[in-house]
Amino acid sequence: MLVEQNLLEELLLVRSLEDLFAATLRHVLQIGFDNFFYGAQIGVAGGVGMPFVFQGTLKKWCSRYIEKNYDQIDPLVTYATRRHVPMFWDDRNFRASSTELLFQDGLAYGLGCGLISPMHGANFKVAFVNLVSKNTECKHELATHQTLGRTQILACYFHEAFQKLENIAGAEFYGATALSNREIECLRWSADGKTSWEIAKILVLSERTVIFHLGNAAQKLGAVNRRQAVVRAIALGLIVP
Amino acid sequence: MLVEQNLLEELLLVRSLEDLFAATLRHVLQIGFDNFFYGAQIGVAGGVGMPFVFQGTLKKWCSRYIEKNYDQIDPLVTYATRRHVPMFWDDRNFRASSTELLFQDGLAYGLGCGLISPMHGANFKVAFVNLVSKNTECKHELATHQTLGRTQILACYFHEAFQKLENIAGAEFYGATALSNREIECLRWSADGKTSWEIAKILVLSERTVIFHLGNAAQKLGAVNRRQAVVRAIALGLIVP
DNA sequence: TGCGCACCTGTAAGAACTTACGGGTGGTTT
DNA sequence: AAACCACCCGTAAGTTCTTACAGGTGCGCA
Repeated sequence: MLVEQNLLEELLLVRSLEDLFAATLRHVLQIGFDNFFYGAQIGVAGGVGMPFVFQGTLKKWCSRYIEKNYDQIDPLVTYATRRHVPMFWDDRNFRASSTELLFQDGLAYGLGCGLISPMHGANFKVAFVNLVSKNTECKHELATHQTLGRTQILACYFHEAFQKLENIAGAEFYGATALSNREIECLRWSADGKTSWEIAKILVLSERTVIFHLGNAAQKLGAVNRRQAVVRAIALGLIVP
Repeated sequence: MLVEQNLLEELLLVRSLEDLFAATLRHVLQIGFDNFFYGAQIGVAGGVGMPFVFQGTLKKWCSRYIEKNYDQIDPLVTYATRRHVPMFWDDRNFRASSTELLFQDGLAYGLGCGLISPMHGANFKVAFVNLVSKNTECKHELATHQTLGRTQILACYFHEAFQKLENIAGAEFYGATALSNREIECLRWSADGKTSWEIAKILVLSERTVIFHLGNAAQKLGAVNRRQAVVRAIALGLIVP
């Protein structure tokens, strides 16, 4: 990195989640919010299997959020999946009858309004950093151009730092780290529509060996067949579509 | 959107690419750079087929960049694919012998140094907004915390606005818009590893009909088989892994 | 009314994939 | 030295997919 002094670089250097949250919280407080949360859903075939990640500086709310599966109805999650730009939110975003309770519940924990920054990435169905305030109305000074910029950049650094620490590359969930080079190589060509015979020619192997590798890969990924194995490898970021 | 006054919202309201580039350039100049470029590669199986998008405020450089296929060797493209945080760059990022010429070539067009903001999204292999300066050394006042934030937020809005205008959802490239509901529905289940017979049971159809729909989908997507069709549908964002 | 299209269904042969068994070398770790 | 693993290869039967042929209904639009 060629930037001389960037306060946020420190986020990429922390060695533990605790330090990361503590360091980020300092910035959040400076910006003018009270707490923040990070949510992430790794894309997996069928939409099930990979748990929704939800962590923040209010552990109790995180527990409750996960316990209640709020991610499935949270309008902020929906927003983050579709958009790339940050948004200030308050009770008006929870007008739908199905989400009113969610807001009331959050309010009891100190979530009155906030600023959400969506993040994206190849293997993320959705990710976001959500700065929250106890007040139910955003103070005017928060809703400035500069706040948006500072928050967005903070979100980027946090997202990257969190991934580094939690190796969220999706790895390990399906024993994915155990995939060998050959297996990934075969998956790549298979994703491109190549048959076992074709891959064998390309990699100068016997067709049997290709079938062997792809079979092992599917097993490691918990896939029922080659197609699902390829989809999961993509969802986990092991191969690039 | 609940933000009261956000100067960048205007970017989402422009009706043409010309207006978008003009409006964005005003911000870029304010920040302290001279020009900017937007690059995007939509993920497609095999990495071929979908052209690399490269547009900016220096048309001549864009033409040259595309003509020379610079995206395939550009270290900034590589950086953007892997990272989520912005980076200041200059000649030091082009030290490798294979990229020295690229830098020298760019310098002749006024690309001395810059600030690149990577962007990501489900169906994007990579995207970035690159602010450039004619100077070969970044002026000290540019490399500030505030510049980073302002640039990053600008990049977010530009990315979203560009997608809106160019409906980069990947649609249409493979005649994807022509995919019928049933075809997409079948693709979704197929991506989940389901066989034709299983999908038939799920959707209450005959197995033959499922095969028919998936065959049509593959043909429309230009895929050689079902596996590739599923991968392309994912890459184009037609289905979510 | 005719045309196009989404949607639905059938048969049959051959190609590709899956599963289940077997075998081997070479390198690293304990 | 033994254990483990990445990597390599084989046969055989059964399942699934692909291709190529065929046909039908119903809806919207010119």
